[in-house]
Amino acid sequence: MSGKLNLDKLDYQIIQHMMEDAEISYADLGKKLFVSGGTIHVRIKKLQELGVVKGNRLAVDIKLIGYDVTAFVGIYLEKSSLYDSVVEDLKKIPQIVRLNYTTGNYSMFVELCCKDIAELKKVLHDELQSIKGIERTETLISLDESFNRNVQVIDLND
Amino acid sequence: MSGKLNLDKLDYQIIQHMMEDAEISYADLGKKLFVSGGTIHVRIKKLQELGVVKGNRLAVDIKLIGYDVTAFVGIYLEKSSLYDSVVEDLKKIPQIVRLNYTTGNYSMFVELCCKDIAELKKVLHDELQSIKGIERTETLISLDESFNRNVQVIDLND
DNA sequence: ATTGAAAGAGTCTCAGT
DNA sequence: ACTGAGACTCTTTCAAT
Repeated sequence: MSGKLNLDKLDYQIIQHMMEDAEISYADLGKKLFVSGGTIHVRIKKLQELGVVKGNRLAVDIKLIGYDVTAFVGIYLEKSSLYDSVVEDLKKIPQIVRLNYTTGNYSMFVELCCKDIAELKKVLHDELQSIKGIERTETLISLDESFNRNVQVIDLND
Repeated sequence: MSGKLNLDKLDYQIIQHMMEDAEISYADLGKKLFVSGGTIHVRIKKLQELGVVKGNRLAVDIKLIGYDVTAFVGIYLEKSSLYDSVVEDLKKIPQIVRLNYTTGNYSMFVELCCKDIAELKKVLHDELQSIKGIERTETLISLDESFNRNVQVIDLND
C-alpha cells in the first residue's frame, strides 16, 4: 500500500481500529481480525518501532471544561524568510494548538482554542499583533464542528 | 475553573497528563500527583461519566503510512441554508476528516488528508465541485506542520 | 473523598509449531 | 510468522478511614 514501509492488511486493520478506540484488548481485537492476541501484540510492537504508532492519548471533550471557542487564523507574513522566528513566537502562545506552513492565501495557518471570545480577542489583538514579521491576520471562528474523524487507512470490509 | 462542572486541580492535572500520554499507569500517575492509584482511578471514572473523557486513541503518524498531503479548503456556499445538505455530502468523502461551520471569509472550512497531490486534485475537482450548493472553494496546502499539540488545561507547575 | 489490598483482566515473553 | 500458556503488571472493586 504505502511504498516505504512493508505493512500488510492486518497492520492497517489494527491501525484503523486502534485509532478509533484504543481501549479494546489485544485478545478481543485478535478475535475480530481472526488472529491471536499475541499476534496483535507483535504487530503493535512493530508499528511502534517503525514510528507509525507514537503513543496513546486520552480523548477529551474540551468544550465541557470551558474551552468554548475554536478559531482558525490565516497569517500574512511581511517576508517568508521570517517564518522560523514567527513560529518560535507563536509556539509561546499556549492557546495556539496547531501551526501549518501553507500555500495559498496565507503564509501560515494556525488553530487556536480559547475559553471565551474575550480570551480570543486578547490573543489576536495583544499577542499576535505584537509579533515581528506578521503583516496581518484573518480570523475564522468556528460556530460548529460538524465532524472530526480519522483518516480511513483501510476499508474494514476488506 | 470552568463554571459548569465542579472539577478541581487534581482533575485538571490528570486530564493534562493523560491527553499527552495515556500510557502511564494509575499508580505511577498517582505518585507524580501525590495521591494513590485508587484515587486516579476514581477521578478518571468520574470524568468518563461526566463525558469529559471520551476514550483512548492510538496516535498514528499518517505521513509514514502514505498520507503525504494535508490540505485545508475554505468553502463558499450559494445559500447558507444549504449547510446541512452540504455537510451530508461532504461526510461521504473519506478524505475529509474535519468540517467546521465558520464566520469570516468562508461559510465552511474543511481539512483533508490525501495520499498524494493526484488524490487531492481528484477530491477537489471531481467530488467537491459536483456537490450542489457549493459556489466555490479555496485551497491551502500544508507544506509543513510546525506543531500540533493539546490545549493547556492547567499549568503543571501549579 | 481517599486509601490499600485482593480479585480480575490485560500485557508481555517465550518455547513450540 | 503465528500460537497459547505462564509470568507479570495494571485495572477495578471494596471495606475501612
